[in-house]
Amino acid sequence: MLEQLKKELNEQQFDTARTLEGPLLIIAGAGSGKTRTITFRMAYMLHTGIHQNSILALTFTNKAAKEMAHRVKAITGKRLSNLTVSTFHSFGVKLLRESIHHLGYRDNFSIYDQVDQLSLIKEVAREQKISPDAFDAYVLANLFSAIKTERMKWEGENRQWRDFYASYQEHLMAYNAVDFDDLIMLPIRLFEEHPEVLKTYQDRFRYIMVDEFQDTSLAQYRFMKHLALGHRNICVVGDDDQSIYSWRGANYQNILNFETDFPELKEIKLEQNYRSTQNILNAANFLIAHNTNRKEKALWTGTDSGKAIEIFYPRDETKEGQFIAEMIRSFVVRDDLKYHDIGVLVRTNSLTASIEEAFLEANIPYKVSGGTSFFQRKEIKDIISYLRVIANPDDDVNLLRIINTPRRGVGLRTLQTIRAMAEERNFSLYSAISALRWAEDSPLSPKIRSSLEDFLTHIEMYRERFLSEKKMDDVLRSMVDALDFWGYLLQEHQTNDRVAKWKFQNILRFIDMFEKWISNPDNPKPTLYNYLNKITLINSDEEEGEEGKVNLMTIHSSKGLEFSLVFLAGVENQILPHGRALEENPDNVEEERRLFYVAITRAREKLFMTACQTRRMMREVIETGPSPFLEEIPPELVEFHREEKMFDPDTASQAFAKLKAKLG
DNA sequence: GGAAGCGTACTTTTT
DNA sequence: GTACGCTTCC
Repeated sequence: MLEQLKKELNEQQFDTARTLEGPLLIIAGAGSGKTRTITFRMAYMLHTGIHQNSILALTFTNKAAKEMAHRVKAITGKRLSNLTVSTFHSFGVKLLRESIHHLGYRDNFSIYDQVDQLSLIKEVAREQKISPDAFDAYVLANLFSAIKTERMKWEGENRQWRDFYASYQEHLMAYNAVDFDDLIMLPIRLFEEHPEVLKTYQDRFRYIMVDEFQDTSLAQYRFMKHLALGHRNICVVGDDDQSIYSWRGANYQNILNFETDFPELKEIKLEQNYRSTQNILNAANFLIAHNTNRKEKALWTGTDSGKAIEIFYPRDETKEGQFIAEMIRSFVVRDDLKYHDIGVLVRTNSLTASIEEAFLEANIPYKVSGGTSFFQRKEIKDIISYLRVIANPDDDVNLLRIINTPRRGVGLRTLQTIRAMAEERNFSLYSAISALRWAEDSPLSPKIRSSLEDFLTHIEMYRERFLSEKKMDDVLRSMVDALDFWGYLLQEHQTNDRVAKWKFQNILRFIDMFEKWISNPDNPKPTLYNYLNKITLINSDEEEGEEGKVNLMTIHSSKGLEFSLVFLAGVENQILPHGRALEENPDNVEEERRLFYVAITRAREKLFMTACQTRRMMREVIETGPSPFLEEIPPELVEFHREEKMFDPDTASQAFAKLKAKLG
């Protein structure tokens, strides 16, 4: 095995892969074969007889976790179903599923995503009689997150929300629910309050690896450190130039913390880039050199200079999409490039729309990652809410979602009655409804009572069935049938039954995915709870067999990936750097520059950038200029294609139309 | 009292 | 395009 490693890896990589004991800090530049190296390292661990059970690899995104697990399996040729490669959050769920009872929750807890969290905040406000105009749920959610993860303290203006936060937290507990931050913070609490529990996990995970270390938050670092202090076999891999999640609490100062906490560490730098041509690498290097706060690195490559980076200035986002589609067509036809080797990157999710349109028009197969996921679609979320209430009846947020979906005559008034009852007796809504069912002098009309009765019977019956029957997908099918979801969708979309059809198709697809998950032999415990936990943390529905498609995604989700040909669209002022980010704090310009850096370094051979002259955003057409970052790239590396057609008839007539519209 | 229909605002990036 | 709040309709 060592010979194989030596052959496959360069000296620093080899050193990394065979150093298994003690703390290890790997500073790895973009494209330096970081993932490859640590997958080989894992394979080597297994080879030396370390049990897969003892290895824990933590990544940042589900995509990266999946990719890494896949590669280790490919190298070793083993199934490795007990190897833990997961995101921090999924790992948190795993721990909590085993040990949350120490903290006073029950193990059928619900996980609230951002939408659920916002509903909860609104619900709490309603209860506390705070007017909806007096607060911004979105801002509060961010504040609560910062408080919970200890990025912020209660001080100044914030203090007025302190009680609100306490109430939010009590509600979560009462509903037996946790939010995303709890998935990190509760395990920490568990470790700190129950050293004996910590000990069992330290004994189990004797070799820990953290990828994309620069993106860990202080909380995640604490989480990881607790586990690592037992044996100190911890390897972290990071690149401060690729830190792009500070808005979420990521703190590359963690690299310094690591040096203090594990002073005996060994540090290895991977500086040879195997990915990009010299031209692309130079552009990236010149760009990132404008950042002041960074570890000096000199990325170099053995390959030749390659083709120039080309920049185009399409008139608007429609033209931009068409341009990219045309270029892709010609690369595929002329150079026999595969669709899946092409990446189209954008700063924000909303920029994908116009590009998608062009792809559809040009018949280019593509997949979008990021954005609203399949599981966030309304019709899917509704079904999931049923499953959640079945799994955890105290989950008020999900109960509220489905109590009148499909419509069963429960409106605002009825809900108020139920809420009052629940509050008075300190019940969950579900218990309150159960109680009202038998109440002698019910304040509810017989009609409503009977429909609530049906609802409860429905939930109870399906809970029985989900717990006892093996073929849970059939149970789900029968449930969707019993609810007459199809009838409901038809009724909701009377004017447009194609929408109803489409939504119902999605539900059927969801059931198929559920079935696939249940029958997957790699999945030792296919319970309803496990399924619900899993899908909450996943934001893509990517299946296998997605080969042969162009990858359209945000820069954030492109991290860790690479493509022969990359298009970076919307390289415009206010988009990259993003106006909102700078508004928040002008210092964010460095992180925006890192984003640009990440985008550039995804490309292996050829990079195109486009900057529109005007762009339709929300409702209006905005004049956008090219991104100021473009001036930081030495012009000799770039071919600019300025638009010379000042009197292009299309442009002129459009400008005229715009003027006319403006004048009314 | 509940449902349907209409108008208005979208919040950067992800777990 | 869609989610939410407000008004009007049944």
